Amino acid sequence: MGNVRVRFAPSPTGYLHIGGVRTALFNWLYARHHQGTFILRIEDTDRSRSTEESITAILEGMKWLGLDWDEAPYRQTDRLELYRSHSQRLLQQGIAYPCYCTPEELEQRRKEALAKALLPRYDGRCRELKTPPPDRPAAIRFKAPQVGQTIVEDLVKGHVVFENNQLDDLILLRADGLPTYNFAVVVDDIDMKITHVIRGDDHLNNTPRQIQLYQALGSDPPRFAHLPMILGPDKSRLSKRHGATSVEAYRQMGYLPEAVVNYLARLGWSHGDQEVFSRLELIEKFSLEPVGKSASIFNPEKLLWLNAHYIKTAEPERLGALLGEYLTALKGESLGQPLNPLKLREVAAALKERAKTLVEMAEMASCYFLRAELIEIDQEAKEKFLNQKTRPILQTLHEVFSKASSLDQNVLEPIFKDILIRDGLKMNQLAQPLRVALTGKSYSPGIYDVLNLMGKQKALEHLDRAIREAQKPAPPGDA
RNA sequence: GGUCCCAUCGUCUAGCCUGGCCUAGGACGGUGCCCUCUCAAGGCACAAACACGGGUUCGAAUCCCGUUGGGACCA
Repeated sequence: MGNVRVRFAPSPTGYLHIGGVRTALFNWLYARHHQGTFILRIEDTDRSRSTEESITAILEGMKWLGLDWDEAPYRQTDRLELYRSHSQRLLQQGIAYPCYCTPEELEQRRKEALAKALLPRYDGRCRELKTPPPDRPAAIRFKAPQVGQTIVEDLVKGHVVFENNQLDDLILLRADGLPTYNFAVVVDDIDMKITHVIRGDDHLNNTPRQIQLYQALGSDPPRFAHLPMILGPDKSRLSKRHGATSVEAYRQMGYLPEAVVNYLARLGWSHGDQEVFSRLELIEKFSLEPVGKSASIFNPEKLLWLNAHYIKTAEPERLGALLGEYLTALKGESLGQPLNPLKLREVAAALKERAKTLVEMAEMASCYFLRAELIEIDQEAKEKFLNQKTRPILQTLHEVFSKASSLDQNVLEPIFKDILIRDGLKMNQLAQPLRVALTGKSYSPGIYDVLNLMGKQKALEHLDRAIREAQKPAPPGDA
């Protein structure tokens, strides 16, 4: 049962895509569940589209998500000799043949076939070439079986039958010496002793050709598992126009890696009614049998819910450190002195119930760290709670606070009570103006928590400013 | 166009293989109520689906055929 070897094989032609991460995750979980080996292989033979930045982005994304690999990333461009020697071998065995048709000729014939409404397949004209070869470089083409069937026994899709007469002779090695996708994949998977190929079902149609290549190369094919695609809300393949699709974007928006992992694991896979899984639980419970066959639509709101859940339950130390990072990213220059880790932790603990992302948390946290003048006051909140009517309350509070020994709840509670009775106010008539004065927003943690976190000096500073704002007449015109 | 795949609430899904326990369960989102110094969180409740048509069967979401719709690959 051991010896499971799986791989994730991205093309480095862009950032690490959410769909790619799901494939990577399922491979990783399968490997970890079976105590197998997870291999990362960079499929960079398309040199015009592959970039180093993209490779870096992929590796960084994998690390952030905790999808660690067991064998150093392989790169196909380091392995060209291997593809060459295998194709030569097939050539010598008569399983492949040189093809002298140029890409232009092939394109021309394809167009003609399309025009006559015929299948745009290779016509096999170089298969039994008798005339001496033209004086130009040859591609190497596979002599595919023309009768019978090739059957894929897929772990997800089941028994899938392909008629061999539908499959034409595919190119193994181009005239420039670079392997084609299908050939390189098979050579690598054989060489790396891959036991299970877990990939998107957009590759299901490639699979019969690949199985034929395994047979030609004298190897048993691995088990295949084709995962359904992830679609956008319009049911087309998830892409940039549907919004953020790179892991890096989610990181920047303040998502936790475990939320992304949990969300993606539940997309196409399930374990009864369970929604929340720790990393260890996923490893323990993951298997291919419950993987569904149908495509799923990416639902950002559920991901957001999971993110909120993981923020709520995160370790305070970690949350404080993360809050520091996002605060710095957001307000860097205005922060002044270095952030106090202890205070970050306390603020994070107070905000974790209501921040759905770390960016939201950083925004809500800024009033505890920045100078009062730098805090933007929500316009609507200001009109409602910082005006001529509420100004006396704010002034009373300013007076009271400056005389108070501390702003702890047990000190403040009786004082607030007296004010409420004396002025005939309800708690929210006191708390709301104060809240807006302190945080610039009409929502925040409990008012005693805010005061406690902010401290006397900063609270007075915010109140000063709020009183000044409350004196200003409402801006004319638009409202 | 050809080939292949897929089809349960708006969305993710359980159930389907091994028909009856399904007046179809859970979750996100939505709505309402409770809690409450605000917003959240939390608690409770409600609305919401077996694509359609034929079979098979005493009985079908579950098995079979077809239709429709969607997707992927060939590009």
